[in-house]
Amino acid sequence: MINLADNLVRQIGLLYRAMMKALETETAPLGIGSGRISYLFMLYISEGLTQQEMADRLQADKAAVARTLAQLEDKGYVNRISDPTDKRVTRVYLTDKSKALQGDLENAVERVIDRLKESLLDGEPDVIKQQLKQMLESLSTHYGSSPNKRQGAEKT
Amino acid sequence: MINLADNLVRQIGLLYRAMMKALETETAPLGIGSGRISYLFMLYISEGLTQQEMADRLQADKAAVARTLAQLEDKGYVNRISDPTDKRVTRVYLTDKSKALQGDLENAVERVIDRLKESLLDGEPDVIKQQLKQMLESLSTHYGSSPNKRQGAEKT
DNA sequence: AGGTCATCGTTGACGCATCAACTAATCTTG
DNA sequence: CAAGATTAGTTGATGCGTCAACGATGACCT
Repeated sequence: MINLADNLVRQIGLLYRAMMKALETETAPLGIGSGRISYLFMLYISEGLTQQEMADRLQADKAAVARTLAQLEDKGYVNRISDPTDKRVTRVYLTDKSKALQGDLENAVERVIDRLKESLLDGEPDVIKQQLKQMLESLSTHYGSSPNKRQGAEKT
Repeated sequence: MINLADNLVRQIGLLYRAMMKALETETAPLGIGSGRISYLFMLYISEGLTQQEMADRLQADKAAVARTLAQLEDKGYVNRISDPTDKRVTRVYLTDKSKALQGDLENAVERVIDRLKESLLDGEPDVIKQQLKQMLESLSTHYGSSPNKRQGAEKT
């Protein structure tokens, strides 16, 4: 019998929501919603990704990616340019505005990460990160990761 | 400088979404949305809670609680009865339908928890739960937990 | 070349969560 | 008791995420 009030599922849910709120608080002055941060982070790593690539890497629905990027474009944080060699794909680029924000954004996220880590012992954060990754792996294996994603690719 | 692609914040976000999806999959046959499970669990522990008490314990917004319970009532999973001694409060009770579901629901959640744990070593799950709780604590301390919640209560 | 199939992005419908503003009931206090 | 503060619950607007259906484009293949 599981513990109804205090189990892993509940802990993860609570932590997620608290974390999103913390991110929201930290990034509010920057005018970037907490959900959009990861999109910019992705682009800071490799500009010019297609929306599909971004969806894959974020493990997000391509619909969410399309909508989020449309908003970011509206607000001047990214440019979306149709790839000339394949008109189906749209490539996404940073703007001066979003480039200028990188440092502040990283600091904001780092503050949240510091809060997450502060109650832990030295070394634990890395272990936790690893364990979270393993748990994610187990879930992905059993439930499939994403409909968009051709991860496994099966044979044939 | 933080790791843009692979940091705690991202790991937690990914795990949360994968977990919700897993819950959704496991509970789909039961006709209960993954977000509503925790409401029923709360009631399995103590029936007759007020909505405010549920919001406190779930650390959820009371608006979300109100809406979710309204849906659950619509579908016959709970009864909401106005407290005769204080007409402001609504007390929430299980129905035969939801009582009959308890076992199945617990099994469904337990399957997800088992998946989460399966890649971990013996003993690690408890440690992780504890660490998640600590991280949640740190965030709550720094960012406040909930507007509805009078947790700290300050002095005075 | 032409038909079929796959891929990319968009849109609509929806689930779940938050905040802010509101109503109704109760409590406090002069 | 009456005025004002507090508490419980509801509602509306919004953010973020999912899935399903669709149009446009490109790849494949005979």
